[in-house]
Amino acid sequence: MREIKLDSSYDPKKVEDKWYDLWEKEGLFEPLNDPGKPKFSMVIPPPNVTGSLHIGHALNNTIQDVLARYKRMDNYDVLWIPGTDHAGIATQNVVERELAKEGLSREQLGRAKFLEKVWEWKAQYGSRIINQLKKLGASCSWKYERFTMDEGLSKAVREVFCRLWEEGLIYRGDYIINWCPRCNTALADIEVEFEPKAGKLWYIKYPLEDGSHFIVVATTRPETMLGDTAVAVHPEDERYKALIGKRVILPLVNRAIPIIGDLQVDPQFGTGAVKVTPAHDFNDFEIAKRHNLSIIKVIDEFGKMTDEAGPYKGLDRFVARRRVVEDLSLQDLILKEEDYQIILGHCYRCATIIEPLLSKQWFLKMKPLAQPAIACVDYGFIKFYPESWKNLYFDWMKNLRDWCISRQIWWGHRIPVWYCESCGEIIVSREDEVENCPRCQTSNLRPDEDVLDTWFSSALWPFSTMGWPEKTETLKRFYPTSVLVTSFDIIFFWVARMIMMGEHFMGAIPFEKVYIHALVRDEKGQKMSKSKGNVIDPLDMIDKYGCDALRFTLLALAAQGRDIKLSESRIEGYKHFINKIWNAGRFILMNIQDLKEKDLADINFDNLLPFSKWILTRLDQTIKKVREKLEEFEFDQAAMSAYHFLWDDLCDWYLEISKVYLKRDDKKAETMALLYTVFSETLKLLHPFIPFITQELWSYLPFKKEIYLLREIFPQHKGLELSVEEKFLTSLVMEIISVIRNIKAEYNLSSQKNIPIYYKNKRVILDKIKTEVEIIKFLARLNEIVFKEEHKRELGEVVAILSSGELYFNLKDFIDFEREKQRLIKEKSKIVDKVHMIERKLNNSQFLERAPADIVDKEKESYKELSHRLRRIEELIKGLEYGS
RNA sequence: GGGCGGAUAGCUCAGGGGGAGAGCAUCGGCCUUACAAGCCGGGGGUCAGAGGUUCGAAUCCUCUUCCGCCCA
Repeated sequence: MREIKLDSSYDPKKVEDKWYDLWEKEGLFEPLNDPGKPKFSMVIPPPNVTGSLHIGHALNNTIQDVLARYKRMDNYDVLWIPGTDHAGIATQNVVERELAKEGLSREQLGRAKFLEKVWEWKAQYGSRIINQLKKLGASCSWKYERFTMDEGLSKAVREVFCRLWEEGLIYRGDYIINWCPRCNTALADIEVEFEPKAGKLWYIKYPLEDGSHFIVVATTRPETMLGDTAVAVHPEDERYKALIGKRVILPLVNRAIPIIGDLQVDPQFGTGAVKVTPAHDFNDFEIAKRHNLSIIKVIDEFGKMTDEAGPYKGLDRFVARRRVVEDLSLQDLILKEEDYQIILGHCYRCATIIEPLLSKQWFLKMKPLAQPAIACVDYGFIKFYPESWKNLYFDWMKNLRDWCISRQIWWGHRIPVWYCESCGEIIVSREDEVENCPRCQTSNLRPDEDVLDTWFSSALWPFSTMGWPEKTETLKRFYPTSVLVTSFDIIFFWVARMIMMGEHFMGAIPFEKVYIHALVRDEKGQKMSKSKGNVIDPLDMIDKYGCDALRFTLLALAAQGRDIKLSESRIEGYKHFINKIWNAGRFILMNIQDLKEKDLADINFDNLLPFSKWILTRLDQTIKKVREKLEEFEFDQAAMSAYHFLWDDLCDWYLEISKVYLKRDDKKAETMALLYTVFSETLKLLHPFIPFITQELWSYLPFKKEIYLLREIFPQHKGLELSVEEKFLTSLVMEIISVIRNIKAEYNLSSQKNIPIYYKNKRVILDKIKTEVEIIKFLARLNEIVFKEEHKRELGEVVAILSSGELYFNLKDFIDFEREKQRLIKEKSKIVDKVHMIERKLNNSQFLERAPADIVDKEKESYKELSHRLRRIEELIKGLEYGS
């Protein structure tokens, strides 16, 4: 006999770190590279190297971990590549803020010193998020861990840049781009976040050159007028048609600029005439290109006015705006000023108002890359889950502008370009350093100062992490990856770009499936943010409730296509579930101490006790459902179906029933074997969701072949079914128990075990269920229940009509006739409603004709049963009235 | 302005043509030797509104209202 001693409640703190260390040491998370097994691979969405784990990461990685563990147990060779991202702007900002505390700026330090500081920072904090992922139980293949600025990945970045250049897909040029005056860098279009703000619309009078009158333009940004090079109107606008070709004198600067006609002008906006500032507005830049206008830059990279702004030179752009308005007013050139809602672009990293700016930048042509990337989703080679996200993907892919990939920051992959100061040659090279100009041979070279957009390297992640451009075994075996798990807010930033780069450089999709999960919000549905103070820190939650409770909560709430509103009380609720598992395990372990290994082999489904068979079929159905739901990425349903099996079927019914079975000497061994089997299978089934508690309980199980649950085989669905008779028997017994509990509760007799109770039915049925009478007595808390073929109802007896047979409760010592009458009347009215509804259907000839036969039969069947029940209840009520 | 999603019990949400569900909360009763983080039982909903399709609509279609999000 084995002695088992477990605490009466589960303590995650004693368990989690211990097992994680062992798992990792044992190398359980590393791929086997066994060609005999099918492969399953994923790459982690790399978190910011200096970041810390937030609840979104927790959800994202819990989901990946469920998949990784499930697939490993299901005989797949699994590679889950972890890693971190250097997050150029974000990381640089953090380090700059730290330096500022010491009164230092990066310019003061210089580029080399500054980068040293960032690497120091990375060394200090880079392992934090990795350790936090381990706390979460993430079973990443740590030997494959990568960082976007690793040597290998940097090489991949350079290779990609050079090839794209050679293919003519990368170019450099003067274009208008989004500029963050605080980060001092260009941003890509999607790195700008738009938000409406209260502003003003100024109507400014521009005098015509001939002095005859004014043309009035409306603008929200008067300071940019200093850089105006035209006034534009719609060519068909009757108000202005005649003015096209004439010139106006730009106030304050006294420059003559043309009035042009352009279809892009909206005649409904303002006065229908707009100023054109090509250097500081995207639309105006397009207009200028069409009309060959000159371009005058009046705002510089720091948001200050340039030399071109004359007297306003050196002023901040917002100060200049006030000054310009004041000066125009003095000259009586402001016609009016209106309140107006402007939509302002903000830097997605620091929220500073973006300045559209003319600038020399590097761009990647998108159209040629986008086409194959659209096609592979269109043809279904890549599938989105939920599918509707592919529409968003298509929308974006079909309206792509070229991608501005250069950033004027220091932390990142340097653009591999040198400029020859002697002959002007542009040298793009895979080498670390270039000494001489290949054209003029001088060594007068100047390297490009810029770095690449962080997302440029992220786009290569699925293959750069596997060793590309080398032709590695990893690539050969594990590319393309099986699934990408991410959230919708980076479909543009990351998912789309990985598809483009994967198609272009690997000639193959980077992943077969994209599972887009929800965004985690707070309980009021707001995005969590530090400034709002509504963040739920996953590490606090793990500390408080245990990792498994947090994971299970996230999974249970992870319904597709919906945001998750998370509150701490939900986590607390699922902690109870974790504890329930613990106690189920405790009960089972305590009760199988005498189990012998050979009894396990003796289990034969056909010969088992009815409820043992029943629990095996329930388990079997649950296995089927969990597998199906995992394959469809419906984690909430997979988790909930396991939850209900464990709590409702196993704990509430079978464990209680087993207490009866275990008392039968001839059935004890069989029942112990059953408890063992059901519980060990349940642990396997639950392991991917809640790895720690399942592993801990597993460790106490005797006879196991594997110490580590992760090495076990994930349960297989066998298609077990009860016969019609067994189904009838088990559900009748359960119904009898429920009805007895119900009546007892209703008369406040729950603790009363000596109520005379009779069950009346046909002999054949009584014979069938009499073997289960001990179960009924134990679960309904009765000392005795009498089975009868005939029963003449006595005064003071309460009757319940079951789906088969009737139950009589002799309550004459407890009964309250009025109360019993009320109970029956209530029950009658419920049944009457149902009967009426079915009658309406069955009296409808259309229904009988057109509805499918099985539906009609079902309705007829329940009509029969319900009307029988109704007649009996009416009799009972009558009897009660007579009796009283 | 365009697009997507949502409105179901007090709260949070599943479901998705054929008897309105779960968890939490609430109420009543139980310390039944796995678990009071538990057990047993109860109450509670014109499935946002209007119209349509159908024998039958919470479910499909149209419109309306309100709420999110994305894009311009």
